Amino acid sequence: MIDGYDFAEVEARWQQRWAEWGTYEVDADDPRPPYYVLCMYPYPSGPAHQGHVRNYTLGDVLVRYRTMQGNAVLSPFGFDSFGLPAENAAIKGGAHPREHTEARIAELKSSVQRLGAVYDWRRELRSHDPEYMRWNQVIFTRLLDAGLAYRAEAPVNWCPGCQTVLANEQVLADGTCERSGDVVERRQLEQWFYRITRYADELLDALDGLDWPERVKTMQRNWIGRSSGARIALDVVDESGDAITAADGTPLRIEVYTTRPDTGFGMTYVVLAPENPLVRACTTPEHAGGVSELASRVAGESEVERLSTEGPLDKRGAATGSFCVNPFTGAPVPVYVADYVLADYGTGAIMAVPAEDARDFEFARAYGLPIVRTVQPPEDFAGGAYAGEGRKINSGFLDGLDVAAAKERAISWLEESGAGQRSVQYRLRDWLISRQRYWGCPIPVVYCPADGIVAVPDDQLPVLLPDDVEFLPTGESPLRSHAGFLHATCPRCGGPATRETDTMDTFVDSSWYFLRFCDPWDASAPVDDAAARHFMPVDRYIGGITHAILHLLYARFFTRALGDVGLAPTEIREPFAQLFTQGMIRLGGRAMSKSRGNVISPNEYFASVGADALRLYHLFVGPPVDDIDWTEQTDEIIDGCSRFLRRVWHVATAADGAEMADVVGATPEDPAGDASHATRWASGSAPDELALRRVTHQTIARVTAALERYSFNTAVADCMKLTNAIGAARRAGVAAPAVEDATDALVKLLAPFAPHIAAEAWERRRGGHVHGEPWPLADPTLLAEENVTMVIQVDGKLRDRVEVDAGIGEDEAIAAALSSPRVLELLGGSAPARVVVRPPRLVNVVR
RNA sequence: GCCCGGAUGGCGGAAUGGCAGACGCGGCGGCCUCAAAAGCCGCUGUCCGAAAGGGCGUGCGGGUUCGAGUCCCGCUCCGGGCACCA
Repeated sequence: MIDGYDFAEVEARWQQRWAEWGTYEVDADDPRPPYYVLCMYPYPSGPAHQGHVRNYTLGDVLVRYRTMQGNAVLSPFGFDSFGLPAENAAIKGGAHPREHTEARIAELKSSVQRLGAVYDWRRELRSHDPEYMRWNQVIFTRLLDAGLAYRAEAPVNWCPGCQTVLANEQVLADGTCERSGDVVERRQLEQWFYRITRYADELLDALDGLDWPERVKTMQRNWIGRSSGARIALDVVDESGDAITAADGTPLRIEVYTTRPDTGFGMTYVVLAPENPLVRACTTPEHAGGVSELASRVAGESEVERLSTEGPLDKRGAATGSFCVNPFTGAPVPVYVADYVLADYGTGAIMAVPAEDARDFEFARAYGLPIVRTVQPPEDFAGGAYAGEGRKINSGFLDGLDVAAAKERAISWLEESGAGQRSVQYRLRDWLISRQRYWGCPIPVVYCPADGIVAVPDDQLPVLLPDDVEFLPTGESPLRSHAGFLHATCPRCGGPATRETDTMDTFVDSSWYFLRFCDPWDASAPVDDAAARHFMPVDRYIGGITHAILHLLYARFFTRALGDVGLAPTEIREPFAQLFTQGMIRLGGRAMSKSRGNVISPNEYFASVGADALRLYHLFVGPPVDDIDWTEQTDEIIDGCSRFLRRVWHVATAADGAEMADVVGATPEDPAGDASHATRWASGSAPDELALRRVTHQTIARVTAALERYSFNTAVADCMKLTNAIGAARRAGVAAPAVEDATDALVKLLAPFAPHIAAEAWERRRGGHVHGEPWPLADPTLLAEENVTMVIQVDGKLRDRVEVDAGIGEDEAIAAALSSPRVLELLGGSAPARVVVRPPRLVNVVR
């Protein structure tokens, strides 16, 4: 309760009304133009913390603003409800993951509703709902049919803490698990993949057209990592130069990938990754010991150890005893095995050019291999590998060319001679989606001794999770030890079969929920084409930058893949037209999060100052892209927001000027308030009716522009200024119509930010629902000032100001400046050397 | 190492190349009160000055310009991303 405004009662009442009235329920046949605002659906970790409050406040501002602008705004909400923490809770013996999750959902939903954020709750989705699982599984089977899902053995990331494999995207740069922080191991395992690499080019190229933060686009570009160069097939020979043949009798060849085919003349050795299958055939008996020793050591190393640049290089490679013919020079060069070459990039083998590659240079020095420069370094070059521009040398037919031209010439030569061809490579790997965990969507296939991998037919979907499983972290899915789940019948032959017991990565769930929101009732398909065409793409997608690669890349892939397999409109390629990444909230220097245990609950603020004041704090404290720190000062700022709302309430509910004096700025000696102070809000001009109208319409224009560019902090600041101006105008006795119009505008402008108090104030003032009112339009004739303060500078320094007509001409402005006593004094009788005039803002007199 | 961001009062932050510090927090003073709280009114970058006024001032050093927080060049520090990807 603040001064007659019972925020607890008012907020509860309006939240109930918005729900009952279905104000923010929108259908595809709504005649208003559609607009889709979406906050990334949350993992249900319990009651909301301030990070949630910030996220949903930002989204809610846009939902309410666009609605007042006349759009039918689709504003759905859901829960990313599968995932590890729930299962870990079950292992600890607390509760079944489903119960645990549903209790957390109830808590989070309740705090989101208490915030006054409005959603079309009819569309609520939860990843673990059987219907959602069904469609997730249908999508899997269609991707399987299309070759976009496949099972393969590959070197994969294994997290010992989570007891499951992970996608590349879930391993941090330091080689640890993004979830548990454990050091991730490499294992060679057969797993399920989604073929995201098929879309590598499109995912990369389409980034250019997206209205997304540049840093997110850059991160995705780096992640996809396209490079272009050539593949070259090298003949393998023994030390006397005779061809070595493979097991099948054909000549043995090593294929290498290089981005620098122009440096071919400098290739002085070749390196195979230890896991490259050609290692065995290339290794001579004398060298078998060294090679296998290296291979076994590398196999036992974690990714972190392997990527480490510490330690002596001579322990990290081994000669195989065989040679390759350099196709450029015709000379044999030795073949090595070394751990600095990765098996799963390019061809798993490289041509080493120590003069132009730093890693090759170090390795060559450690092993005493020759170094032949093929690019002339600049004169001041310090030595070592030179990867820069320059003229080709020691390179036969390439000599004299620059690097780019030589690269093209070399590729042409390779293609003509049949030794190689142009090639493009990506850093992006296919998305490993299987997880050896319980609390996820089962992968809907069975393994039949007769028919092999068989997808579960649609009429047997969804494959649901049995509830009676033992939660033991064994490294295998708990489903494997559930006989009823494991044993199945082959849908094709009817014989006994075993069910796949791995579940899908939870990022699969979040890769298409935004499409499902368009019509979550559709019982015939995961995505309703017409509804998706109507609402997609998401106009404003709001979330944290932590998802810059993972979720946002997967969702872009999924949207394309679903279109291409006929499960969504093919023309919808990009799911999120505009992305806004909000800053995180830090407490004690670290991101506020449940897992770190440093969360501040909004509940105490709901009780002490109300949802509106807390929302206002989050909007006002700084630009929404920036991180903010929760500090000792925070409570004081929140109190300041609460005080501001109280002033708004007084201004909006006071009946008339005389009565206003009781609430704002009145003293016994000065019952109308001190009018002289009112000059603050309209520099120099008297607080008259016209001035108040000008301030009102300037505020409308400024707040509207600010909303369009996410400058919510300045929008709130402008509302505060308008509130101060209305108070001052009342004290100065400005006529009621201008004051009432200004107050009406203020209440409407505040409606997206502080929806409850705005709704209550509007209902009392005008009746009806402020959020159903059209957004106020600024009157252009009132935006221009009549009189402005013109700045007079001498030599660029501010020396005087004069009030002038806004339409003042150049000559008049100069005359006004030159008649200023301050200017005359500084000129000391001499004429100015020059006068720069920018009416009506400024005159600069140059001496 | 490479690529992005950023640096403005005591604090959070404002400023299409044109009055630096909007708005708010904190602080100081005043009104109201027996008093306090709340509220309201004002002041609040810094130095010199009684004042008028002036000097200095947006991380550092240069430059462009009549004029630079803003543009350019070179640094420092902080934050983030990438980094045996051939």
